[in-house]
Amino acid sequence: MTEKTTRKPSAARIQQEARILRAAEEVFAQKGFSGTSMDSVAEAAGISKQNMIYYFSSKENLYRRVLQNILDLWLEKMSFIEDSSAEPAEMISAYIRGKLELSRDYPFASRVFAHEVINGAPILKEYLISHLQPQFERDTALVRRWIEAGKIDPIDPEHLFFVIWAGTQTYADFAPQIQLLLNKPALEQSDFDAAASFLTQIVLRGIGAEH
Amino acid sequence: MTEKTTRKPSAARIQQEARILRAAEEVFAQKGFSGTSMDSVAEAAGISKQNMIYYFSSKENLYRRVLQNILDLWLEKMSFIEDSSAEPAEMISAYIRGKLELSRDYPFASRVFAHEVINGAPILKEYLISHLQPQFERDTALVRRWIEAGKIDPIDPEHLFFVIWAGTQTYADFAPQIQLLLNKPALEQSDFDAAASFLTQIVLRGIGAEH
DNA sequence: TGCAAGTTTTACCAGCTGGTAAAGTTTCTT
DNA sequence: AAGAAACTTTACCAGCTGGTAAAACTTGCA
Repeated sequence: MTEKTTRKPSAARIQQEARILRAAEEVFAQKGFSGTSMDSVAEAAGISKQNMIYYFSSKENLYRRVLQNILDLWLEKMSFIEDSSAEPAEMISAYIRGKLELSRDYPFASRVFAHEVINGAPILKEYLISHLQPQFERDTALVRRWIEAGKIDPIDPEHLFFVIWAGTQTYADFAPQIQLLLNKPALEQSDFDAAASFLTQIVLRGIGAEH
Repeated sequence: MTEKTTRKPSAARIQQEARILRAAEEVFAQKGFSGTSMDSVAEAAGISKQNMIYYFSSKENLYRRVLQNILDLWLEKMSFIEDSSAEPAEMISAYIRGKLELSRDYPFASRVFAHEVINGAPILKEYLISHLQPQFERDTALVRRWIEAGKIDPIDPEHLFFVIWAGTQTYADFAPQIQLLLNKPALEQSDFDAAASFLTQIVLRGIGAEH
């Protein structure tokens, strides 16, 4: 039974698509959706615009794929649950460290996401509802169990996550401002380490999770 | 001695300019600089594009003015110093409350600023260096004095501000995501109150500033 | 080898972009 | 009332936008 609609994509095609997606992520991160032209993405990928359109038939199509890659990556790496037997302190510090590593290693992805959400998440909305929301509810439920078990103080689980997200994402999204105020041409590993230890300390002490 | 270059701007002109600036702020917040067309701003302001160009001769011009208004407002309201005799706990909680009020009352301004910084602050850079940086250095210096006086634990003053900024700004910039996860059509006063008390508690306990 | 599928290039376009030029209209001042 | 200054409208445009159509080239495989 040979398939007609869906052929196996060749290795070359996969490689070319990945190349385009990487370029698109960078340009979208810097200019947002409306500010990004197909031409500029193609140039960044080193191919002609028309050839790129062969791989991604429309701009919105391309943008969707970029967003989906980002969210897949994040949700995969940011599962709070997994080892739910671990103690709050180590789980939270691992979570913070993990999110900061994402900001460090995928700053473009973070900015594309930021652009999208600031603009009201017109395209991401469905995906957020179907994928992020359930995970968020599992994670906040776990935090509530911690509270009931007396492992941490009675705090608002939702806002706990909002602050952790904001405090980690800022090192990707607002990097230009932070660099400027730290008088550095770029954020270094030591800055991420300082951010991680500061944030972890603040949060753990703030919710009474130390010791 | 009558002036030729600078005439007194009429009340009508000031009003019209303000009207345009308000509209521009909203559109820039939603679409970013490149994604915003002069036409769409004019439409939002209820006048013709050509007439708007009479008041703001170019798009960049208009954008600069919007940014400047925002920064002026923020720096004016966000001086950490002023009453430097106050105790750390009350100063920090007032600061957090003030910044959250800005997020609540001027969400568009916050988003325009976010767009600009994410894009590398190409236009804001000079202004940040000349206005934000000095204030930042005064504020971090004050925090260092608190540490030396034993009023708070020895923490990293820079990262303290980064976290406070991120944790307050997120309620403007990422409002769509937060609304979605809270299952609310819009953020209410109670949400800002919850955010304020959570953030304040976390930060004050985190740096040992309570009591 | 042949030839079909996959890929790249060339040519093109309608619509929107920021901006100019200038004519027309209203408002202010004397 | 009249003239000037301030304001608004009409007409226009060159360049860029996302996207289409199709010709030309390359590759994998019978």
